[in-house]
Amino acid sequence: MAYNHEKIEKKWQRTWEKLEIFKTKQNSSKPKFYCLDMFPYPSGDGLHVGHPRGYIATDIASHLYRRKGHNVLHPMGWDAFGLPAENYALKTKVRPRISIKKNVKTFTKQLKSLGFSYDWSREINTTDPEYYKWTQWMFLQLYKNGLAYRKEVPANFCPSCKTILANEQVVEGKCERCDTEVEQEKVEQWMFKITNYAESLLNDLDNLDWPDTTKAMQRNWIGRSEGTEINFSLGKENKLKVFTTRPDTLFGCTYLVIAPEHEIITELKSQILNLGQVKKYIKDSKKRSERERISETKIKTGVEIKGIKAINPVNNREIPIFVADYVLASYGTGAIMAVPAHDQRDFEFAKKYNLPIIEVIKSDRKPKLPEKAPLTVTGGGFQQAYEGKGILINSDRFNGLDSDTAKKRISEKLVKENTAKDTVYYKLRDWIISRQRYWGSPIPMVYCEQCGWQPVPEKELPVILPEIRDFKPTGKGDSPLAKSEKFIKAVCPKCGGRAKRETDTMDTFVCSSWYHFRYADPQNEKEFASKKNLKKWLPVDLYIGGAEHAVMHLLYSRFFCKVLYDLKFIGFQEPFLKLRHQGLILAAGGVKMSKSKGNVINPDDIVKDFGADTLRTYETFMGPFTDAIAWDTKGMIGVKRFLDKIYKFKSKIHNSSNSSLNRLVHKTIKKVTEDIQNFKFNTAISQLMILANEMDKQDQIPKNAYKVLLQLLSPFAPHLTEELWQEINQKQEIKIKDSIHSQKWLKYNPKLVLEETIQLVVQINGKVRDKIMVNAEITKKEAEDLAKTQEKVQKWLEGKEIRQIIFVPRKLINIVV
RNA sequence: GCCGCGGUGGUGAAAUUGGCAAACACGCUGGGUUUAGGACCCAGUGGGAGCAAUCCCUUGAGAGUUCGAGUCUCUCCCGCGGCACCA
Repeated sequence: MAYNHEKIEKKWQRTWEKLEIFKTKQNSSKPKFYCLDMFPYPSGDGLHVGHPRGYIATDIASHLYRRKGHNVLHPMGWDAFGLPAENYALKTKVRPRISIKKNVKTFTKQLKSLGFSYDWSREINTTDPEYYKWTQWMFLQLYKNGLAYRKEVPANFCPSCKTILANEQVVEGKCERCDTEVEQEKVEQWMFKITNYAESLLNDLDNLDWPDTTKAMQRNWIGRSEGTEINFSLGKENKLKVFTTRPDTLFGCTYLVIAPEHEIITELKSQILNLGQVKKYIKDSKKRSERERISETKIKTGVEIKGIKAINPVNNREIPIFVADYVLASYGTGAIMAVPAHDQRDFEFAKKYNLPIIEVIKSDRKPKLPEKAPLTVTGGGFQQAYEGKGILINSDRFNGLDSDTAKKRISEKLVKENTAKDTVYYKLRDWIISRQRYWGSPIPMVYCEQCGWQPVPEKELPVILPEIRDFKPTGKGDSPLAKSEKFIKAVCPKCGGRAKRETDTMDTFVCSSWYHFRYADPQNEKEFASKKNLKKWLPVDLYIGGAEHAVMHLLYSRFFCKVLYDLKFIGFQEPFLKLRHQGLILAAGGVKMSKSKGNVINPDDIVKDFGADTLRTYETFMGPFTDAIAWDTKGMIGVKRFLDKIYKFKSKIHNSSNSSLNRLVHKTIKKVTEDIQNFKFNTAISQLMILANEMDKQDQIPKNAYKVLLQLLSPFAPHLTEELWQEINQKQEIKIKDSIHSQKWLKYNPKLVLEETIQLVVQINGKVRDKIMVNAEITKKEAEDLAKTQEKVQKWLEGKEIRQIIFVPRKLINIVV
């Protein structure tokens, strides 16, 4: 018979809340464990079955560590700024503050219905002025230390909506609202100098217990590359600096290419003979860039800058200079040395414009496939550049050297001659944090005609986000806030004169870059968190959330942490010591759950029909925690049967201690404890099922074994196990210490984990031929003798000579004949 | 193209890290029970041969190392995720 999950679950949720059993103890000498979920955006759709997968994992970990004697911080909050609320307001006229409030209420109710052990007294919301006051304060710290600055950068502009769009609002090169093709427009934006931290963001990854994939993504994103900056003389005084990772190919450099934005075009415009043509190309490429990026065909175009030549420093040859948009202004020096024989892009460009191709590297490996038509100085039948390493040719006195040695020698020579310098470049760009949106934290800056940009004094924070009615863009690329006269009007903090407030708001990722600090001290009015509390709780010991944040949130938070460390607010350089990503939960058939497909599973329905315990246990049992997995209601019924089975056991409990289950019980304690710590929840449940199946076979279940089963299952199914636990104990009034969730975590007896008698596998030449029951401590000699007496073994040994015997204690004996 | 992850029954998966492949669960088949069930109980369930004992084959493909490979090495194929004109 099924148990009444609705009644049981509500009852215990109320009791736990009344007892404040999961409230974090501030004054405790126990070691701390900070167990954190990535806080959700409270969307209008409510909780999705995918959300709890991660929350269940942190909840199980929190239960385990609490009961292993740790003081656990396990909080929840809301990342509630962001575009959806603003779009919703545009559509329905419901103000973001109102819709978000409603959504938070729904989310809270849903989370509470799952029985999570959060300390709700520490709940935070990024849209509360008490919270974003400190987001603004963070901005000011960055500004004061030269890490926040304003700069003109290209941004996405929709000519129809007349507004700047965030990257997320650009779908396949078009505006998500009106489908108009987006243009690149240069606009002044606030930026964070994350590039200052490229080196430590990269190096410190090594010591983090994070998924390799995530670390690899961050390394990739930061994109460190070592190379040489080489100065090419342009005759007279002028020089052009290029960056290359392949100085060994310098003899093969037959032209230079600069990005359209390169400043040398303006600097030397008087010398350029075809200035009109060059300017036209630059103008066209601006239009091209966005569309070209989308269309896969990357046709290389460019224009020679006539009237200026460069000198290749290794051989003093005069080479032409081109402007082409396949060279990016934002990477390296915005200029490259083109080596068409050994770079595919340069090769394509050279072919198109009929430029010389000089082969300088010969592959030193034998080709796997028949060799392609060889490269020649004159060009000809070959199709591809050879981009690998090899032996130098056509390189004067460097001929015969291998690429690596040549790299060093050539760069050494140039460094000595003062025409080059070894450097490191990163792909990482500074972080644009300005958003032309309403629903975000205001940027605490004012602009004074006399004094320029001035920070709002700290004591005037927060700059309150005003309530407005009209969320339509202004048409000038400003945030909707620009229409609020009252908001804009400000006093210059420096001269006291009239000033204008910044109307852009901050990227929501700024709000979520420091929230984990706030949980340590959520009500503090004087600091973002006190030094004492930061020291007590941070860094986060276990952090769980989606892999989609691998580079954005997780990189930004690391950046903030390093800044706050350098500014001496905190004493550690990494915010999240251990990180795991939950896998996606897909709809039946392995497709994404989506409203439009109508295949979304609502957790409320599952809780109502099967119970929170079933949902929690099923989501851990359905497969490996980090794998994407399809929802299967049938599979969940199996878990429900398992819980029902345990409920039924209560009629079979017996006081006498039957020891037949003893070894299995201890094995289960070991397996479940280790599995939880290793995020192998699915096999922890399997083991509990094995124990339950074994108990099911018994006529009477010893009380002690039953209590172990309940305790081990309690982090997964907290309500049912509490109910059954209290039925055994039959206390009139329940105190915190009586709860199953307050019981000390069980220890296993190492002696009882190993079986006394085991099945020894007998192999002949590696093939299993027999299995014999033996004492676990059997020696090699004994096992050999015993094996040889077996009929089946004898059959296989007949007339053969034994060459070798391999014995693995407790496992097998392999006779090689 | 580059980086990363993965490929095991009808399905989700497990395999003590080199030692019995398929635990646990779903589904299915047969039987029991029930007015009925998303109910419960029992038995079976990778493929092939055989009445059976038993034997052979099997972890994307192929090779290699080893007494022994799902696990390690190499080559290739396929799928997923991220980045992508980064010099």
